[in-house]
This record gives sequence, structure tokens and C-alpha cells, in this order.
Amino acid sequence: MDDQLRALRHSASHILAQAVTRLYPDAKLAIGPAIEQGFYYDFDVEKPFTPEDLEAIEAEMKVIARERYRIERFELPREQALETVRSQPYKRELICALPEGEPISFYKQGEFTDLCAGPHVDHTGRVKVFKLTSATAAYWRGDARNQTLCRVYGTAFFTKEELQAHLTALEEAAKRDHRKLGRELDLFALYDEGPGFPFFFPKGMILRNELLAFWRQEHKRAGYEEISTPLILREELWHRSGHWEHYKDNMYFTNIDDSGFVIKPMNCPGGMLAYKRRMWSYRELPVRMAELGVVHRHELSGALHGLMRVRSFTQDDAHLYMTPEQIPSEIVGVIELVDRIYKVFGFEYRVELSTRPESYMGEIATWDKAERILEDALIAKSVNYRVNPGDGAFYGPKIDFHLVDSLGRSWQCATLQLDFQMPECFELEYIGPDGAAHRPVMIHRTVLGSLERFIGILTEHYAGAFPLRFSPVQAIVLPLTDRHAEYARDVFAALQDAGFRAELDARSEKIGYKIRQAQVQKIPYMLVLGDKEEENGTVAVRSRSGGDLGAMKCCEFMEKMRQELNIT
RNA sequence: GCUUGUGUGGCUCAAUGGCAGAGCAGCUCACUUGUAAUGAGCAGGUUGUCGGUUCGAUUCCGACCACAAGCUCCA
Repeated sequence: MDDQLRALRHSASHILAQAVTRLYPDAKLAIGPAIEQGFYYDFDVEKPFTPEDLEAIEAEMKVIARERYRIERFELPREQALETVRSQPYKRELICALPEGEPISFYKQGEFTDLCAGPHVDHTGRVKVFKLTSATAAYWRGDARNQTLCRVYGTAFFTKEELQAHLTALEEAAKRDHRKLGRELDLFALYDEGPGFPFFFPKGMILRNELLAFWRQEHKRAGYEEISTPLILREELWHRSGHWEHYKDNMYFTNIDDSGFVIKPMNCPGGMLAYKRRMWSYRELPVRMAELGVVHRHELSGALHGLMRVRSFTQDDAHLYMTPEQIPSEIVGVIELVDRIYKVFGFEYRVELSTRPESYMGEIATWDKAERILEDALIAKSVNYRVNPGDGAFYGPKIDFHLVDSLGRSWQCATLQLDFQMPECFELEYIGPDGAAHRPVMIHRTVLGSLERFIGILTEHYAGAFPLRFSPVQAIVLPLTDRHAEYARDVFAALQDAGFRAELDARSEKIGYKIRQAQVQKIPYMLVLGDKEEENGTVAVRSRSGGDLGAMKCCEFMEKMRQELNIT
């Protein structure tokens, strides 16, 4: 977003606040910035706004825009500034938080004045094309312990055409929504009966299993071995790992013969036991143990979102055990693996370094060291990243890799966590060259993150038209009439024998209809078989993206598919 | 969990304080088709659940459940 658009939207948010102040004189103003999609303003009001209220507010905003108030900046010394906002407790708090010596600026338009750093457009008449989109709850300073505010979202543009393009883009994005495509393509779904517990159907399982086959191939190449640990483990283990103390609110519990057990929310404690099954030599390190672990976490009901945030998911987890000297190269190895796998799908990703949270384990000095190691690795690999303070795991800082969905919402997928704590809790050891026992360092990491979330992202990324390798159905055979059914069965059998995922649509329907259905199902190839093809022993190939590709021998077509598969 | 909204056949959506309707999908029949929807017929519903108001509730009210958007949280 350029500066001019930002200023326009910021001014729109002031006009919003002015309109609300006119209609609800008791409303207290919090903050109102321009954002990627538009702008918002947070208000402390008696009753949260309903859609009807928003219409009235929007109408008042139009009046303010028509009145073309000059938007004027002025600065005040602290005392006077506080006096200006004496009836606005949130503004007072903002002013008090400003460092001494910082200029305190206000913007005035008509009867309305707001504390603001700017910049703005020169008068309210500039804000012609705008729309309020929703009202939701937000917390003062983003903290759930604080006052609940009513946040009004809107968007603004310079021209009607831009606004229309924005709304059209939102409609287009809605068509790629994985929740919609999951149902339409018969891949996966969520039901009332299992909030946050997704179902995968046969076609969804093919996608999932192909993804896993690719994952296993890449991990084998990267020197990983695979394990599996139990879903349910004794309560005592979770006390030892620190999860009980730091993660209890998110855990599910059960009893077996009167003793307490935990449904695992993470795979690491089980992984630790797998490491401890025998003694390790420094010559064997690093050990890279991967696990496709199903974890259950009690996420807040309001946080659930399709496959993106669920209560039961499969992590493509791995725990790497190493000597301190091996840390940098192992971190780099993970960063490279993530990059290699994401590139295959053409993903752009964002990287964050998440540091020590409020609820943490161990010594601050250890944390500082770990954070520095991660940061050094990012710098060494010239990775662009931003710091996300306080968002680390309770046992260590992490590097997170975020992907975006069709609406631009960002979801954490890969993660790389450096952990000095768990090896301590579990007294992990290896024998060094000196013959003595040493404590290994460990890395927790995922690449896909959650298989479910990744499939959600993948579905939206490709709008359901998955690459051949991941398509649940790769080719569909479409006989023109009943008399071509036998030849069609031969072609279908040949495709299946060659290992391709094929379907046969021998219904007595018009070819246009069958093609339409195959197209809607985003099947990569359609093979139309009529008299000509039967006579010549060929197949007429249509691709979902390129239309009619003409006739070719069936073996030629299969060779073409093989070549396409070899790309990944 | 919080705020606002939504909930009608498998899917997409109408309608109304007084017998709940359409398209798609499904089933049956006819058509034998050349690159994005052939026609006809049949079947499919305790209008999310539980209460309340009412002669009568799918419609109004309340609680609960689920979903959507956002906040919080996180893979």
C-alpha cells in the first residue's frame, strides 16, 4: 500500500470516529489505523454496533465527506495535550505512553480533533469512495484481560473502480476457500458433531497420502528416520516435560484404570522416550527422528477455522539431537529443507523469530544464547525475518515460517525451535570422545506444520486444481456413446495398470456434460473416445487448463503424464 | 473464551405468525450424443436443538449448539 492510500484510509478512519462521536457522544475513542485491506477504529461504547448502526454511521460519514472540512495538524506540549483529551481515557493513556520529548500531534477536522501522528489528506472531501464492512470485538491494546472495545472495519479507495475491483477480488477469493472446495471436490469436511475435528474422504486421503509420499522422499534424502509414539501417555510424563505447568489449559485428559493420562498435545515427550531407549555415541549425532504425530489441543471455539485451526491435527514433527557444535549446521539444514519443499509448491513465505514468552522454562541466559544462535543462522542464510517478541514455545525460541491463504490471512506452518530445556528435564545423554556423558541439544521442527493446515493452504493456493502428482483423479475416460464403452474400458484399464489414478465415466450423457463435470472437479486430463479414436487406437486428450490437445496414442499420453510427474 | 451476525432437503438459495418452494445433485425412463449443463417423471423437510409467547411458530422471545468475520490464542 502506498503512502497516499495509507493517508486516505487514515483520514477515513478519522471521519468514522467523527461520525461515531456525532451519533454517540458518549463513545470513547481508542485507536484507528490504516491497514492492508482498509482501516478500522476501536470504540468503547455502551452497546456494540449492529449492521444497522453501521449503515447510519456510514451515512453520517458521507455527510462529513461532503462538508469538506480542512484536516489540520497542530502540536501541543504534554500538559495541554492531556487537557485536550481529558474526557478520552484511552487517548490520555496513549499520550502518557509517549516518550518525553516526542512531539504530540493532533489532527482537527471541523468540530472533531484526534490525537494522531498522521499523515492525512488535506480535507474530508477527498474521502469519497469508502465502505464500512464489519463491526467486531477487540481488546484494548490487544490484551484479553483489558476492556472489550467495538472495532469497526472499513475500506477506502481513490476511485469507485478500485473499490469494485477490491470487492470482486474478495468474491474470487471466496471461491478458492478450502472449506468450500473441500466439500465440492469431496476432499474433507467438518461437521457439527466434531467441531475442530476434520473428516477426510477418499479423494482427500489420496491428496494427503501423496503429500506424505513426497514428504517421506524429501526427508529420507535429508537424513531423517521415522518413528511413531503413542497418542495417550501417562500424566506423570507431562509433569516432567513441563507441559502440565505451561500448557495444561490446552490439553485433553483421560483416565485408565483410575490413573490419569494425557491425550498428547505435542509429540516431544514421546520423542524423548524414543531417544532414551539406548545409549548414543557422539559419532551417531546428529540423530534426526521424524514423526507424523497426531496431536489434540483444546483451542478456543472462536478460534476454529476450517482446516486451518483445528483441535486434532497431524504434525510432520521431527526432533533432532545434536552436539552443541552441530547446532548451526542443523539449523541451516532445516531452513534449507523448508525452502526446498515450499519452492516445489511455489509458495512465498514470511519468516518470524519468536522470542521468550511470559511463561517460560529455564534460565534467561540460556534463552538469550538460543535466540542469538537462531538469529545468527537467519543472518548467515540472508533470510528476511521479523521479530515476534514473546511468541516462543515455553521451552525455547523459534523460527516460524508463515504462508498466506486466499484472503491474505497468514498462517504459521513450518517451525524450528531450539530447545535446551527438554534434554535437561529428560536427562538425555550421549557419550563424547572423552568417554564421558554429555547433554545433547535438541531442535523441534515441522516443515508442513500441520498436515491439515497445509492441505488447506494447498487447496486455496491451487484453487483445487492440484498438480498432477497430487490430483486425486489424474485422468478421466469419457466414451462418446455406449458403443465406445468397451474401448473406453480398455483405455481405463491400461491407465490403471500403468499406475495412474483414472476414472471412467460411461454414463449415457452428452460429452459436453461429462466434460463440464470433469472440469468442475478439476481433473487434469479428460480422454474423449469416439469412432475416430477407436479406429486409430488413440485418445483425444483435453487438459483442464489448455483445452483440446488433440489425439495421440494412449502410450504417448501416458508418457506425457510421466514427464509431468517427474517435474516434482 | 469475547463481540456482531447466520442456521430452511446432500449442495446453492426462495418464502411466510395460518398446508414450506425452486435449481443443482440423486433415482427411473427416453435420447446415442464430438470438447463446460438433453428432455420428462419420481423421490427427498419435525425449517440446528431445547424451552417460552400464541388458537396456531419455520417466522416473535430466551437458552444452548454449530458456523462466519474479527479479537485473543496458536501448527
